[in-house]
Amino acid sequence: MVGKGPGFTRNTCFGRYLTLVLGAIGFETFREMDLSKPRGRKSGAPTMIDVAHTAGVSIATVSAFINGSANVSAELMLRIESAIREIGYRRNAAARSLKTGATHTIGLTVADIRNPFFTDVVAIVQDVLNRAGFAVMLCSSDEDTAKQDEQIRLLLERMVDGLIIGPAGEDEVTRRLVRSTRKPVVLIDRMIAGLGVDAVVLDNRAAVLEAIQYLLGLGHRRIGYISGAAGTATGHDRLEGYRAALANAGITPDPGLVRDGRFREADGYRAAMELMTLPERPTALFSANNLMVIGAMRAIRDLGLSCPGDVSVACMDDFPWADVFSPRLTTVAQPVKAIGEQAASLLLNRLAGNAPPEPLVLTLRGQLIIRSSCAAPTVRQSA
Amino acid sequence: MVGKGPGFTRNTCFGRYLTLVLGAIGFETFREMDLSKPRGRKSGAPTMIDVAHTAGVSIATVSAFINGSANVSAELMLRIESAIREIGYRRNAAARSLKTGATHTIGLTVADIRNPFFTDVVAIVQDVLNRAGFAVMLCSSDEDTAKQDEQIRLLLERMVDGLIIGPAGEDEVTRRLVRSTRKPVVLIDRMIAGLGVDAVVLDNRAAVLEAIQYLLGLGHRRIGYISGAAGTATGHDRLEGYRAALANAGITPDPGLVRDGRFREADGYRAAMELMTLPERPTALFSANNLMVIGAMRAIRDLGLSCPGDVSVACMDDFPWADVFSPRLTTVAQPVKAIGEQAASLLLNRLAGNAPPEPLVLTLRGQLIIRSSCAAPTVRQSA
DNA sequence: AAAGCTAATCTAAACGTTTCGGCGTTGTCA
DNA sequence: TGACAACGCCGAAACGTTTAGATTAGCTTT
Repeated sequence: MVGKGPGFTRNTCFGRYLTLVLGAIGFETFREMDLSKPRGRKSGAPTMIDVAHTAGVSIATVSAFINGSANVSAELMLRIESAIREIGYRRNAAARSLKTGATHTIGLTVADIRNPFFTDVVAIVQDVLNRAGFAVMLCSSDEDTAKQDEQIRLLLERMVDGLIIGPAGEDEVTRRLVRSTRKPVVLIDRMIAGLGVDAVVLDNRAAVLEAIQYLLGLGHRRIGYISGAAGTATGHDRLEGYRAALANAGITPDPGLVRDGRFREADGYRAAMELMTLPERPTALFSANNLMVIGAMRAIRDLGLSCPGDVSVACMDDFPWADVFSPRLTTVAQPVKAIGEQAASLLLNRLAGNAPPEPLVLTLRGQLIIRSSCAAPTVRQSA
Repeated sequence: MVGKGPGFTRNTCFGRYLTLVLGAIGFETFREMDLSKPRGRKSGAPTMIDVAHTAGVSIATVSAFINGSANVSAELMLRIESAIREIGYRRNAAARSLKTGATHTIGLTVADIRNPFFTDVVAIVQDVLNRAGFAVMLCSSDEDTAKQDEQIRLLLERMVDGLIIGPAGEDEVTRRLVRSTRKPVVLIDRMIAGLGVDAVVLDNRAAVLEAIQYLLGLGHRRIGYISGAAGTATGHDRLEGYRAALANAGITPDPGLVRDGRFREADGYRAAMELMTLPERPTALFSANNLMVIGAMRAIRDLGLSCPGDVSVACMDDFPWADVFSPRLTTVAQPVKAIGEQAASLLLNRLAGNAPPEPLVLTLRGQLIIRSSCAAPTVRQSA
């Protein structure tokens, strides 16, 4: 007899069966069980029952084989495997989830899927999670809190095992939704206080502070700020960084130099338009994210202004093309890879149960990347 | 008596119940049923059974109310609704799917989630599908066919009701996977022949042909071409367009001017590097997608060349920032909105059963957007 | 007043898995 | 040689819904 021992390392991931090559095995016993069950119950997909019938074993054995949860003899493994192949069986995840209570699916909502920052994070989260055997359900709330809440509801109803949320914002519904679920939740990018869940965020205040200090160092005194959605921690913290930098330099912040761009390109355009048509316009512009800076650049172009000649520009969030087109934008890069990986493993750890009871909040540092979109302010002739 | 009539339009979407205000209704009958079932079966979430007990009705009635599938009296509606609210019930989608055979979830795989083109399509597909009550499971195959196949398997096992695939490529596994499922499938961006499924694609040949003609019109004769993955229909058709344009102009294509950039930035960089260091270098470069053009621009910059001064550049796929940074790229824009909407409704139609038996293939037109990254070739002094 | 209809509610049988307990067979050890 | 454990396999009971069919009760119709 061959290989009766326990030396079979089998991938627990269903779909890749060990292909046993055991030499001659009696195929005469194959298929001699009653196949009376007509295989046409509901015109549906083949089930484990069909596999069991075809292979002439019990359902329990098929299940044991597929999950590697118990020892199955080499002969039966072979029979079951070819039965599966023959009838094209695929496991029904709904039934499995119903029984086990786990879906091996995690929900992911981000504020805006079109934002390269989120796209990068999504790609990484998806990769890590896929590798761990989880599927990802993605939703983009398009910076709309109501939509976001609806999506969280949708995901929770779909019985996701966990949730990663890059919130558009927070309202009472969001908070209740998150608090009422027992599923692990990880917040990314934007903190929501008092939820008692894990989070991985940027030190937004420090990031913007450093960027504004750089601008101040170049000699700018009137720095326009295009802020992010006011209702978010991220928007708030970044604005704080801006104010703190000015305060450190002994400059009283001019409230007129701050406009809300709601993290979106169109609103960023509007904000920049307003700022750059001020009687005494700013010599530099800082955008609290990458989408708004596109709007800002468009506004600058539409006004016939040049960057950095007429106005210096910098922003939060780097993008792949920032250093190949001009002006080569000065940005604060977020550690997207780390954010995605940390968020995924935080969740995976909670799921595995090896995480401390108290919530973990990871605060990462941004990195100022100086390119050529900022210069010393030019002296204005008038006013 | 109030409102006994059938005038109640109820949203079939679970989660938003009609809040009935019917005046005084006897609450004395409320909760008088036996609540002996201890509500602690498995420490799990509350079930329909719990709701039924709390409201003092049968499970069938709860189900009827939630799904709006049968008439339920106003009084019971009220009782059930507050029971749901009270115990925080949320429907178990796994059980529901097991019974109905539908998950109201669709799977979406794209070749590269970091590509703004796919991002846009994803955003739109997701929006349309969410609106129709479907969740979206997203996977990015990162231009890796094996990964893509694994993901399709994952999605199919998760019992998605349908699949939208933006293929990284095609191999035998892909074809077998798609052919073996009975779920509706819609292909986007890249066609796979002989699958008999719906698809929405661009007229890639025509799109590139037009762009190359534009370049030829400017006087270019040596046009470098950075091609997409050779194994894809899209890559093939675009290259065809390039060749056809040259042929039409009576130019024999120089095979040395075509390099594979595999639709990725890094490979695009390499391809452009090779092309621009040729003894007799091209006066224009066309990139078969948007990611590779970033690599190409980086190569041009690294070589100390200028665009469009030393070399004209154009590419497939537009992006939001293409007209605010310089050089303002000349691109062929794809109708992303239409692609996403058509793909989603094709799928929705199949699911609803009102689609013709034969597969539908929608071919959309691209639009050449002329900006400032192309100019007439400058005469080279040497050779 | 009997019969028939409709509306409202309930009972119970699936759906396709997982998993616990049980039961022969072998093999081991005293 | 008998007791006992280990192994390999199976039967059957969940998991939480949906839904067809049964059962009322209240009306209308003849």
